Amino acid sequence: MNPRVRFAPSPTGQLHLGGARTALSNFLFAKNQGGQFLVRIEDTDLERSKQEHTDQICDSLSWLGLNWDDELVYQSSRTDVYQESLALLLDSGKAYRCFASKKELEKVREETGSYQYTGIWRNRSNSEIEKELGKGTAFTIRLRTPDTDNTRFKDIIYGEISVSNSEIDDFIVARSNGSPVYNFTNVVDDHGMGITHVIRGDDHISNTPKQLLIYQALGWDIPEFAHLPMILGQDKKRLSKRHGATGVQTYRDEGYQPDALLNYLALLGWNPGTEEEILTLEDLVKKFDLSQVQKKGAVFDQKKLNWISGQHLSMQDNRDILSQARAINSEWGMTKPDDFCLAVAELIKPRSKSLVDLMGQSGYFFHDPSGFDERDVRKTWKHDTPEIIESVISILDSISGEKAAELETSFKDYMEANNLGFAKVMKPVRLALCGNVNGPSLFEIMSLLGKETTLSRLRMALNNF
RNA sequence: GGCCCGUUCGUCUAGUGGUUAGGACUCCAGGUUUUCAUCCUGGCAACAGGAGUUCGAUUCUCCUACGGGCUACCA
Repeated sequence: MNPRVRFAPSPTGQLHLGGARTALSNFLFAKNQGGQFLVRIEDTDLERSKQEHTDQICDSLSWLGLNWDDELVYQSSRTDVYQESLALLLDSGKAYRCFASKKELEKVREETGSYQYTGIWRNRSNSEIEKELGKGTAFTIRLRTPDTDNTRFKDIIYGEISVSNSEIDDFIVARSNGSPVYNFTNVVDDHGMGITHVIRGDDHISNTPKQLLIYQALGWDIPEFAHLPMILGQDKKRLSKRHGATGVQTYRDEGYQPDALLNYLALLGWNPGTEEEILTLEDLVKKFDLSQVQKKGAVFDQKKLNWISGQHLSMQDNRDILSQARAINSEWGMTKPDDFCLAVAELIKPRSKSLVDLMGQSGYFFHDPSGFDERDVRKTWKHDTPEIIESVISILDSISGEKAAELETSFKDYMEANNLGFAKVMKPVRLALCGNVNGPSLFEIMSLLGKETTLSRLRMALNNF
């Protein structure tokens, strides 16, 4: 049987890293097993659910390359199905109406000092129920849960988990306004969608026994479960807005790309069993194994993400880099031909952590430097520098070619002949050309910039300093 | 409070009843480089604590501590 899994976000915000990791695990498992990956929008909380969030989540998933099979399933469109199942439970006596008001329940809680429902309406006579129904009293529907034995399941990641049924009270499956609650819709939909493996965050471990009881009450087959550990912030608490950037969208805007982000996320709590760390989505699909996932939460480490991102970027095709960079900033490099931009990408990518980083480092290729740092100027522009720059200008003037290797030869000849150190010459040249004192090979830069621009910037520096 | 779960370098992790407890990121040092980054080499750094089982436990069991999650007419 081919597995069917689902990612079930609630559209109350953009897709965050934790959600992305859950989606990724589902995707990897499905594709690894030749199964299907579905997406269900859990929008039963009308207050907080917004279509724009759904759109944003789907955008993020698509951008990541986590494409889902079949149509999106919206819980809000399945109210009939829930009502049917609810009726089934009521008819079979597996669930019952509870007419206790919130106030009443609060009082009981205070008296017993426990949150557990005491079963006030568990065993009422038909006439009592009819009477309340006749009065039009609002009621919730509660599952009639067993008092004895344990409810247990074997989690693919955590192994055997068991909870005493005495710990589980007759919990609500439908609110007094008739709407079903999460634990219920979740089960009904997973069953209805033919989900074989429920892969979700471990914050749902405690919900699972309740859901198991619902499956049993409805007489349905129980899927397998795999609970993924949480992604944590530096403080070891579950990653949240408090920790800063947590949205996939933000990472996209900052120039991180899908393969890098996915690679890092996959490595949070899992490893391929080898010492390889740089993996494409395709690699991940091939190697992913749920049962090897770590049980403990993993702290999100921006530094390692940066490293992984840099590794991916270094290996990335320049054309791809150019188009991805323009997806972030459509203006980038538009003043120059594409070939020029590709050469820039080639030069800058090994020293970049993200596309934004790459674009930020490449400014001087596209426009003359401005706003020279006072300290850099003081440190590199000495009293005899103008003389050197004059010589450099005349050398460049006399050379016909613009190849980096030729330039290098000419410079070296000049420096040797005049007994000048490399730094003595190159540092001010770099300052004049780039506006700062570090970057890739100057010969490559001069070659790319071309003689005209190079000379004009050198002359400009001569006038300015 | 109750219940469930977890605990190997700062972080992500590998690993075994007997290992010099391995790798990666970060950090530090050296090398390469005109510079910075990359890259290469080297270094710092961990089995939460206590019992028990055992000839021997980081590894198995229990307890404690710490951390996390759930405990809603949220999802």
